[in-house]
Parts: sequence; structure tokens; C-alpha cells
Amino acid sequence: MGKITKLEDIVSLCKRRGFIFQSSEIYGGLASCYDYGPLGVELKNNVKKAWWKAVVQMRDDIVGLDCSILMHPLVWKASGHTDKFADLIAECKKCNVRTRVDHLKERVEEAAEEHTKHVSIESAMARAEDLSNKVCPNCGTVGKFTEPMPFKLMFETQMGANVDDSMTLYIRPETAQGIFANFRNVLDTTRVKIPFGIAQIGKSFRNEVTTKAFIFRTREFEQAELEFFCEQGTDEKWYEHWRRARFKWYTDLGLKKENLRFREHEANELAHYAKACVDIEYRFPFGSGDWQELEGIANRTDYDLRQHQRGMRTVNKWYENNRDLTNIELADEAGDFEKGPLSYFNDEQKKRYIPYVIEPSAGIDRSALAFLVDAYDEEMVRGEQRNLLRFHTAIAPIKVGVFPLVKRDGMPEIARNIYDDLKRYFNCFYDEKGAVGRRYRRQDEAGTPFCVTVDGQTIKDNTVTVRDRDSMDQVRVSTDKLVSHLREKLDL
RNA sequence: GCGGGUGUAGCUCAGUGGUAGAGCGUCACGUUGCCAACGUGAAUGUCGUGGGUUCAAGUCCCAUCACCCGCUCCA
Repeated sequence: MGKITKLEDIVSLCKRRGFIFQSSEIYGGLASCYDYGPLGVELKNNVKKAWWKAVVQMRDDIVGLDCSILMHPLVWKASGHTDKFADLIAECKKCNVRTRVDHLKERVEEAAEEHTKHVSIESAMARAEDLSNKVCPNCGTVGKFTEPMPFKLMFETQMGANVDDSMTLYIRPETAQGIFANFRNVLDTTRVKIPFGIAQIGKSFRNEVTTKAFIFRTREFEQAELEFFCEQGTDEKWYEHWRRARFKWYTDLGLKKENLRFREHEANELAHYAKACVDIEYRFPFGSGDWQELEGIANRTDYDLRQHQRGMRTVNKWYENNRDLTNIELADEAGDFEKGPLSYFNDEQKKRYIPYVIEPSAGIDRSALAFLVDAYDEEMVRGEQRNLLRFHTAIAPIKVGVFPLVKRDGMPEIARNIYDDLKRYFNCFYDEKGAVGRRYRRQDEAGTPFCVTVDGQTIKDNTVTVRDRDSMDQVRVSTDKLVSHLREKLDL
């Protein structure tokens, strides 16, 4: 690992090389929002492609999906997000530290209420009215709190141009619910059989209480989520399967093993729907909170599908309430919920049931940054420092650089032809400016795995040199074998 | 949201209330036959933003925005 020891170094590298810019920078920036530059968008797209290939393309038991970001409001009522995706926070007037109200403890030492849960704002408000005996966990002051402030973690927006006739919608805080909402459609149209999965990549939005830390926790972010449906009883086996498979995905794409680890969730930090959850964390090379979550793998049980069956039974009530979610209670679960509309029928066993779900949920932005940081390297070559990004070939934004050795004797024309040919297969970059060594180094900094150079010998025997980024070694390859040579090397 | 810090060229950073700077990078021309060579030249600045004090503000004051560190938070 090179000299990246601070987050600022990463921010600087990302800016300098055109990977990531601050959003709206010319207007002074917008907190927590970032843009991907020319190299960054290639990197990010490659990360998404690699995920899709491993999770969808290479598997017979998983299909893809791309859902709209705006969904029916009842989706979020049923999923629990409208109630439970809101925290009530009070601030200690003495030390100004904010704490979730449900985390506050009585002054009298009570049986420690370890199992904290998100609850609806209404009930939390009712329960939290009296903070006079609560202790600030930071400074120990008793009963000096501000009024509890509700935090809405979902973005809201209006649908409908006519102001009088518009409806408040939520911008999805996770892609998962779109998958659950389409469970029936996929069953009916694709001949999948349990166990099977549905995968989706897309943007999600959360009003985090605090953001900070570059792109690790942004309010707009991209997720790659798989909902893998299986029969209850097999869920633990599949949970183990996906833990291993997802960890391997990161190492297969070049992340160093010593920078990756699992972190099991304790029982008291599990989400309201989860039976088990583990994070895959990456050790970013800076600061104190260096291990950061890249992906969480959760056993969501049959919670979501059962909840949506309740949601479907609530539609009329919602409509009668003028399409207003407030003061609406989710309909009770049917007695025979296992035979409901989101159930699965196993034709061999003649058995109908609501499947369990294993959910690997990866942060694309975080992963892209981990790949970037992990690939960064500095080394001394003949007394000069060489900066390079040792990207896995699948991740590298540019696959091949194409150069004429010098800008004469017909070399640029030949190199151009080769470039025009290669770019049909790979993302290539043509460069004829300045000394060739400089061009090599520039591609090293962008992480380009191979550079093809046309030289004097090319004119005589139609061979070119192919230079390897990591070793800087060169081999001569006949131009008519160049595409197949690079394809093999790049595994494309 | 609290405390601390930062904000000047694409990047890293100098800059004493009085002409806006360096290194690296970028571009052009020449040279250059394989790893950041050299020469000549050039471009690039709302000094984060807005107000105030002053004859004069990058510099002093106020507000604000953004980022970093710590706390806090985090399905």
C-alpha cells in the first residue's frame, strides 16, 4: 500500500484522476452528494457488471429485475419503513449530544434494556414524553433534554403536476421492496422454482442523520441487492452459501484478503425483520473507524412477503382514507396467510408456503471505492516513483492503451487502425503525445492493464509489443493475433 | 447537531492590510526508437460564497456553504 493514509488522500486521488467529484462543486457543493468522473463511471459500471455477471449471468437460479424508484406508498407502510424508518432523537442541553430516545436509560439502574427496537413515531412519542428521569449517556446529566425530534429517514416527493391533486410518495430507501412487490410477477412469468433469487441494481435514498466520510454514507447511493427465496429450514444453509459466495466475489476481483473481514451482528442490533445478519467489511487505510461495511447479508425470514400480503389487504382502507397513509393501520394477517397471493406452490410436494429470504445487499459506491483504494500502489523504478492502480482486469476503467512509439514513419496511422479495431472489443485509449515512457506511466495511474505499442518492427513484420502494467514486461504479438491475445489476457 | 481544523491554479501548498505565486500536472512547437528525458512557449484564479471595516482585504470582522478529524448516529 502506498501513501494513502488519510481520507483526504483518497479524495485528492479521486479528484486528480477524474474518478469522483463533489456534486455541484461550482456552486459550493451539496452536502453528501458526489459525481463520478470519466474514469469513475467506467470503474463503477465495471463493478456493477462484475456483480451482475457473478450473481445473475453465471447462475441458473437467479433472474434480474429493474424496478421504478417510486412505488405505491403502501409498499413502505407494509415493509415497516414509514413507521420504523423514523427515529426519535433528543439532545442533551448540557453537552449537546444527541441520542436516540429509545436508547436512553433511567437514572435508576434498571435491567438493562439491551434489545432496542425501532418503533413507530406515535408510540415512541407517547412513551418518550417523560424524559425527566433519563440519563445522558455522554455527560451523565439527568433530565436536561430537548423535546424529542422525529427524524424522517425517507425522502418524500409529490406525484402529479396539479398541486391540488398530487400525492405524497416516498423515494425508495432500498431496492429490496421492488423485488418483493414483483415476486408474484416473476413466479408467473419465468418458470423459476424455489430455491431461486431475484437481483437488482439501483439507486436508493436515505436521509441519514449524519453523513460525512466522503462516499461511505451518502444520502443518495447505489445498491446491488439479491433476494434469494428458499424454503424455511433451508434458510441457514443458504445464508452460509451466500456469506461465502459474496466474500469470495471481492477477493476474486482483487481485494486483498487481509483487508476484508466478516462482522457478525449481535442479537440486539438485528433489524426488525432479520433472523441473522453479517457484514462484509473492508479496512480502509485511514482514520480510526477504518473497518467499513461494504455489504450486509441478512436472513430476512418470511417477514417481507407476509407484510406485503397484509399491505394488499389494506388498499381499500387506504383509498377510503383519501389515499393518506397517516392514521392507517395495516390490515391483520389472514389466518391462512401461507396460502396467500405471495405464497409459493411446490408442485412435487403439493405444498404451499411463504418462502424465507436470504438477502446479500452490497453498496456499489463503497465497493468501487474499496477497489480503487486497494489497487493503489507506489513503487520505485530506476530512482523514479511509479504510481499505479493494480486493478483487476474486469474492474479497470480502460483495458488497453494504444501508442505509436514515435509520431512518424507511418506509426501513428498503423496504431490508429489497431485502436479502431480493438475498441470494438475493449475500452481503449489512443495516445501519441510525448515520450512513450510517459504514456506508459499515465496509463499506470489510470490502472490500464495493457499497452500496445507500434514500433519500427511493426512495419516489417506486423508485430507489436504488449506491455504489462504490473511487471512492465513486454511481449511481441502478431497484429492478427492481437485481439485473441488480449481477450485471453483480459478474460473478456 | 456539538467540539476542533481546513478552504488561494486540475493536484500539493506558499503568500507581513498595498501588483496573485511556486512545484507537479495540462496544452502547443521542436527534439525524442521502449518506461514520468530535454528545450522553448502558453493557458488556467468569482483567493469557497455573501456582507462589513478600510483610501486599500486572499490577509481584519460577521454570516453562510462545503470538506476533514473527533463525538454522535448508522437495518
